[in-house]
Amino acid sequence: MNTSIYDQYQENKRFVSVDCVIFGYEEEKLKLLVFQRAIEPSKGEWSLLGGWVNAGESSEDAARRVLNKLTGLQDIYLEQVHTFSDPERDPGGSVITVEYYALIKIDAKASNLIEDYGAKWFTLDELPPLIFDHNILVEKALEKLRLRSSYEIIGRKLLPEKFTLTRLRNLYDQIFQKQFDPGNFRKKILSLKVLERLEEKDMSESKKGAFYFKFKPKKEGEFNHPIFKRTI
Amino acid sequence: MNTSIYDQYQENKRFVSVDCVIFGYEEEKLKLLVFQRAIEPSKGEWSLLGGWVNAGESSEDAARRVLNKLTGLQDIYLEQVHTFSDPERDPGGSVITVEYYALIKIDAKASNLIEDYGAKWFTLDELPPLIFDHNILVEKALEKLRLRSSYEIIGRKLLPEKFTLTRLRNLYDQIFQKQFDPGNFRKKILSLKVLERLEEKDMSESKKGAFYFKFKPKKEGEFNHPIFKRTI
DNA sequence: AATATAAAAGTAAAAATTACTTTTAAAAAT
DNA sequence: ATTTTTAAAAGTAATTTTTACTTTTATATT
Repeated sequence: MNTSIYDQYQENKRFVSVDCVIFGYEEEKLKLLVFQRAIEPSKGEWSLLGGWVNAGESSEDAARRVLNKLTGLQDIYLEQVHTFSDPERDPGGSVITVEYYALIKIDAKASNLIEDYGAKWFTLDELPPLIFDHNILVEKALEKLRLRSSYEIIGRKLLPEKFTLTRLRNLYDQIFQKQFDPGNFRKKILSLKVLERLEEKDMSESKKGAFYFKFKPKKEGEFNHPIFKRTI
Repeated sequence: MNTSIYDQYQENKRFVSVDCVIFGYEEEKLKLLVFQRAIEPSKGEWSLLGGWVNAGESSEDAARRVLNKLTGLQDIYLEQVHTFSDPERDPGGSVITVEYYALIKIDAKASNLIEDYGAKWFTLDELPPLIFDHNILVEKALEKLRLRSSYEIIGRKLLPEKFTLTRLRNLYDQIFQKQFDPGNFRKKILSLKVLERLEEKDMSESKKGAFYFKFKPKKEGEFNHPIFKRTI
């Protein structure tokens, strides 16, 4: 146990957890990984992936630890979403939770691990009721993902190495729950110059075939171009 | 002390605090209120307004409590910014802090209370080094304030009841640290239809005089118009 | 060789942004 | 009483971006 000169305030100590909203993209659908909760209360009900923030650990460390244990993956894209601290939010006790969303590539290797945990991928419209305030957390994560997707071309962590523009557009359709115009989407994305066209084509979706693209390497410290435009 | 079925995880309990970045606007300058820290470590150094999150309290409750104690004000605009949890961030012990920014109207009444606390308003460019990671917290709060200001006309909580467009523009100049074009700013703001022009003019700044404006009442659940425009 | 398909390119109108110039209202100076 | 001065307010035109489309293209299939 680490000592602290704040120990006189001991009664202010709180349980602190992390909760992760895990997004994946598979079969043209944005999906969300949820779990059957392992401890009481609400044991067995659907829940986000959570865990305690251990002593000597930051909340982001904790999120990476639980995600790594689940998926075996090392370099997971994480973004902090919000902190929920209503003392009544968890009927089991007063727990502050720091929320993150994670973007992961759904692959067979990770899938095996995931199954061991009784986890399941759901599309947004199939998502079941979750414990506590977790459905609200999902909404918040979606908002944040949309904001992020509006500032840079998201997909590095959701799409395979090479992908077609149609597939990227479908991902955006899924994230924003709307249909982007194919021509305008293409024009916009290519104008940002963050993708590189490969010589190879994907012939599975059309007779003409669609060129594969990949992300150009992200330069150190460089943000992708904003796609939002400030108008003031 | 409230009981919890999580008590077996007692060793996971952490100190949780809030820190508030307090923005005010006075004499055509965006200012920031900082404090001389009252407890060790770093007692006497400049610091954000902070406090413990008490048992039975949410972090937002805690932020409102410390802000109310400081200013006497009740309805302070608060937005959660980020949670910092590096166990090394506070040399006095492992403390997770939930950061908020607050917008307050600088008035004489509040100023008296504020002085009792050894607090001082600084402009952005005069801001002294702060303890721990607090300068980083200020940067984060500014980013969030800029984002917010890009989505709605901020100022309800920073400007007096009636104000000129020149004054609003100056506030935006301060927030974004750039000079907005007077004509284009006026055109843009008025097109959003969130302001109402009063009959009265402010004659102190020009011979022609500038009309006062006030915010139209914010309809329940209604956001102000986005000023950012999504371009994808 | 013709057909079918989605990909890719192209187009033109509308809207928004930007960088300016001109006009205006009223106080102050002449 | 007229002119001057000032920032406010209105106006303008070029440019850029967005939007809603249409046309052309490359290639597998018929």
